[in-house]
Amino acid sequence: MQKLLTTKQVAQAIKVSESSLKRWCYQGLLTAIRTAGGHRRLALDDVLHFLRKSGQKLVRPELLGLPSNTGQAAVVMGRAREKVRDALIAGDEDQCRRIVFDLYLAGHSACEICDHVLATAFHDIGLRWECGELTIYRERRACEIGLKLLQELRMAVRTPLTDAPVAIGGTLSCDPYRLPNSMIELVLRELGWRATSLGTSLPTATIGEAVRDSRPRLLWLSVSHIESVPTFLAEYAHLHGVATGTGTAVVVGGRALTAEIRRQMAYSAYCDTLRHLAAFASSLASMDVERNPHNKSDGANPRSECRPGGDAN
Amino acid sequence: MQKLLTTKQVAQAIKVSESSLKRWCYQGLLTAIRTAGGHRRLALDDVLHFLRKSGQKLVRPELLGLPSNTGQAAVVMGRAREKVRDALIAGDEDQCRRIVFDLYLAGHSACEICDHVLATAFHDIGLRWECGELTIYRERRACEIGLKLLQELRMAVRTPLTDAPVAIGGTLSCDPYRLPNSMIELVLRELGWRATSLGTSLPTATIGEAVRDSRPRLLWLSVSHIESVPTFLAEYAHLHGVATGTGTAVVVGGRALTAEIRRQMAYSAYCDTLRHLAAFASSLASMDVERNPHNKSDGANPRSECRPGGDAN
DNA sequence: GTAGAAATGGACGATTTGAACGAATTATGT
DNA sequence: ACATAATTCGTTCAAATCGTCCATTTCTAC
Repeated sequence: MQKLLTTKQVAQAIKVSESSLKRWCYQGLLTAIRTAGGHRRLALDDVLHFLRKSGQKLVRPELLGLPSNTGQAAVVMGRAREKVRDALIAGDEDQCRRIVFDLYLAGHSACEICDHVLATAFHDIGLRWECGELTIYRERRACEIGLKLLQELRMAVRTPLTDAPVAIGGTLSCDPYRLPNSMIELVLRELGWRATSLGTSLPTATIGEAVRDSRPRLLWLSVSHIESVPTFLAEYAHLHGVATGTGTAVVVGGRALTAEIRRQMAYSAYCDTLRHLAAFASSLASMDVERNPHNKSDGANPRSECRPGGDAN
Repeated sequence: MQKLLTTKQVAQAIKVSESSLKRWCYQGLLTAIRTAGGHRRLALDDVLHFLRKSGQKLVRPELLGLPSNTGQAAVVMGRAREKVRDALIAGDEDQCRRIVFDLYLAGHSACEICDHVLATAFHDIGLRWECGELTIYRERRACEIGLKLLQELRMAVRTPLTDAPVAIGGTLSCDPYRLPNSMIELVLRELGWRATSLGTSLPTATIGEAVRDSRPRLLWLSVSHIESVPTFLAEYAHLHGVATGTGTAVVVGGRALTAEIRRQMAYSAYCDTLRHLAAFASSLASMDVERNPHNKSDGANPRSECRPGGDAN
């Protein structure tokens, strides 16, 4: 059973354009068979032989190597979710990275990717883990990979300006869940905030210190686990008092915050999804701009191709 | 993710002419692969490797997708340690990154950087934290930054080959210290291993499962904290049995492993520093090569500019 | 200081590449 | 089976890169 690949798959795997591949096929450098309708199909053997002959590097071997995965481009969110989930379980970091970055480069925001792909994938993984369908190390390894991906995405979004609003946050004591926390930091940075995660399992007192020290515009608390509800509520209330005292908006979220618990809390916003968080953060920032309208140069990338030293000629 | 660059991109990034780059490729100073049509493609890893060897300055790192501000000023190790420590305490992520990447591009290995700069910096931070000189959130924030830096370094070292030996590892239950673990993964990858961290606070049983599933050549255990010594010893003994049963070398290290505890443990190696770990891993790999001497093409530079296909006509 | 060697940067025509386009084919869901 | 979305086809064209040659700069040794 010879495995057949499309030009797109191979093009992505060796990082050249489809045009080049078509040309190489036409020139006979790479043998291709045709479907009845004239579409090219490349046999894996032929591709590998061609690569060896031409000395090219297989940039993403996972695209050609995985037997179970057809490797279609993942510009569609729906399929991406299951693919990422399965790759996470299998510990295939490269495959995960490929899908996620395909989505990002296809124009989806980090916020969307987190909400619709990563969060749901990890939700699935969590369920299977609870049912005992998944060995622990697979779940842990998946988390490690997820954190790496979030970190790489964080490097991909543009670095915030020095006059951008500041946000800090983390998780409270006995809550070691890092993934939601990293997602929040990523999404806020994508929106242009200078977001800094303080980490996980933080005593509430030290968060208060951080708020007093750095006077952020926004404080987020990701709450995935609560040890003792009364203690949590008491400590949270104190922290909330500190924050409002310094003009800091407090955003909370996380699956541990049931409606019952939320009823006893005061906050600036509660967010179910990262999209909600993004919306709130945006409105907060725009309010501030209206109140204090100085430079709001978005300046995404206006013609960064200028020759560096003007006087070099 | 094996990033490929064109000669123009690299030329602009290090501010030399394309002609020079082409010449360096021809001379074998810089490894380049070719497209089927003969255009050069440079792997980011190789470019960084070349920069370190040749002492070139990276003028515009953002063109290579690297964090900006890197490669500007070479710093001496001695001062770097205190600078990094202070920047970590201040939460100045960019400053930390600049120093660390400067060191890396100046030719220092990730292993050295971890041992002499990061580890000592965090040692200092730990001491101050225990004395109460440091608020908790600063210590936590420093850890977050450290993890991010290690992750970025991990992306900068050359990607391991698919036939490289496999290493896995992590920390055991009740040991949440991620930094040493990430350092180990980084150093092993720098040595060419396919190292994968399974995460922290892992039950010993699931590590055993992972060993059985992926049959690594090396298993590392970073032990920064032990809850109950007898439990630890019992569980470790079992895990060590599993590992030796599958031909897996076990490397242990960490400040919680006192001489007294070590006396009651069996292991392939105990490492005080990452340099020790690197030395052991290297000897392990070279032993395997001797025993099974197939392709060991280091291929440093002997005329790697060969035109690809000999028999393509 | 000067001559020679070595390295650099720029310029040239020829070739390769990647992106675009409408039309046709394939995949997917009901 | 059919409708619709997604992919691939063949083609064209501007931009990028190739190899090569040469003028200029930098280095080295006398």
